[in-house]
Amino acid sequence: MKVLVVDDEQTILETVETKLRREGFTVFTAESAEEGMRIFRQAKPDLLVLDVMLPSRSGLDLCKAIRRDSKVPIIFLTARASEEDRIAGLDIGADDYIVKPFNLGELAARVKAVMRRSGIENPQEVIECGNIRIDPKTHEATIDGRSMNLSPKEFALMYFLAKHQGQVFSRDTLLDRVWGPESFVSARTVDVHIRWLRERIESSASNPQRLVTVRGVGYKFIG
Amino acid sequence: MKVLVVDDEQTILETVETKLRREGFTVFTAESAEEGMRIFRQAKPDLLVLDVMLPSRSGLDLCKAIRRDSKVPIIFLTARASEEDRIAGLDIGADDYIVKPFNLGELAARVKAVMRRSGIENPQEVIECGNIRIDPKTHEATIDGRSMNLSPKEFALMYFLAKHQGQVFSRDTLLDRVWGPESFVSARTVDVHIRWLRERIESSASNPQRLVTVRGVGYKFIG
DNA sequence: GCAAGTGTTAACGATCTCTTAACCGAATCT
DNA sequence: AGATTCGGTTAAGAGATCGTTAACACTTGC
Repeated sequence: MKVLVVDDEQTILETVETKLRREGFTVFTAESAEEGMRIFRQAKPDLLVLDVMLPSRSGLDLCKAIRRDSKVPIIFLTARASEEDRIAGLDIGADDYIVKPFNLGELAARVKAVMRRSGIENPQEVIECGNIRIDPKTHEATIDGRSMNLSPKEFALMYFLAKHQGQVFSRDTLLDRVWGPESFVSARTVDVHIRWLRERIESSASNPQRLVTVRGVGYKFIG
Repeated sequence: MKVLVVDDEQTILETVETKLRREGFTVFTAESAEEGMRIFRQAKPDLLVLDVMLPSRSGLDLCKAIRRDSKVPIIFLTARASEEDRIAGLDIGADDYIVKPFNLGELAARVKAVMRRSGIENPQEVIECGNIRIDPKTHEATIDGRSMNLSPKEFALMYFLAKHQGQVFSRDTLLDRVWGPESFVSARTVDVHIRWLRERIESSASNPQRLVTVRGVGYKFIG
């Protein structure tokens, strides 16, 4: 889930970024409206956090510009608690409003709340391939109807591979997409998790049929 | 799903009515507290949208009067963002709060959110799963026919989990949807309430069968 | 005002999970 | 064949998460 934060104060930018990353979001930052617009187009974030007061072009302008193309949810930050700001923001189509200085936990909570309201939650599809079934809603992975009892990482990895069955992923790619772009983890860690997954879904450990190694490249799951 | 909107400004009344109708609600409108009370009794709406400032009798008074008879969810509209209003409203038993002028989409979203939180999607539905029965009308939860003697929060949490049985919810989501979006409570608070619920419905405390922990994610109830 | 009940938080320990490093064998390259 | 790279496996320690309890503030009803 990608969030773009636009604010001209570096310290705010950094603390917000850290907090949101810690909450599991992929965070992009920009220090001006122009930069924000550019990154918005490139990164296609799922939610925006905009400072109302920006040096050249105001956050409200940026909001207007973005609203022409997109219905992405927007949360405003403002130093003043003035009514005009609030009014202008909500009129333009902001989804929420936070007055600086704000509590970081509150910001994170609002980001999540807005996402939930806007119905952007992860599409939570059930994945079935052969005798394996993975339901992210109940967070249950079963093989032949029996629970696989996966740990969080195992579940995430299994879900990702099953969702893109057949496709090969390098260890680095898996780290990026399953562990998250923030994680600084040795690539060999993936091997260990693959091993644990094989223990659950492969009948013959020495000859994997479904979690297949592609030597020199990575791993893939065959449904 | 019926919504009653009470506001003395006709323009607001009309735009809100149009929007909510478009969203699939059956809308009733009133321009004064007295009229609102009358229509409330007749139409029995599932949710109220009340302006705080009304000519003769204030929206807060109307809210109080209605609260004596009913637990219908109420969303307040106010021109001022003052804290006192907010506090007064939430004290009386409002479910949410919107500052005028507001974004119509936001209003619709909040109406839906409040309905979801209040569990009104299927108004006052009795939930039964296995030997557990939860009746929100009488506010009674029984297991094997014996009352579980739940506190208010315990009841709300139990009801929510039972209503969405099988589905996993993070602590944050539970806080948002059971405690409400305005509450800033430590996530670990959920643990304690889960523990208390387990005391009532689990035979073996060390090995929960129904209120299951999904490590790294949250909790779910298995019916 | 007092007592009982309720909700929240902090702390600690127990448990589970993740990561790393090391070693070994298998595959690949020269 | 020998060297080298790559992947499999294991175990141990670090780290995160969860369960549980107790203390406290707060509310409610008597």
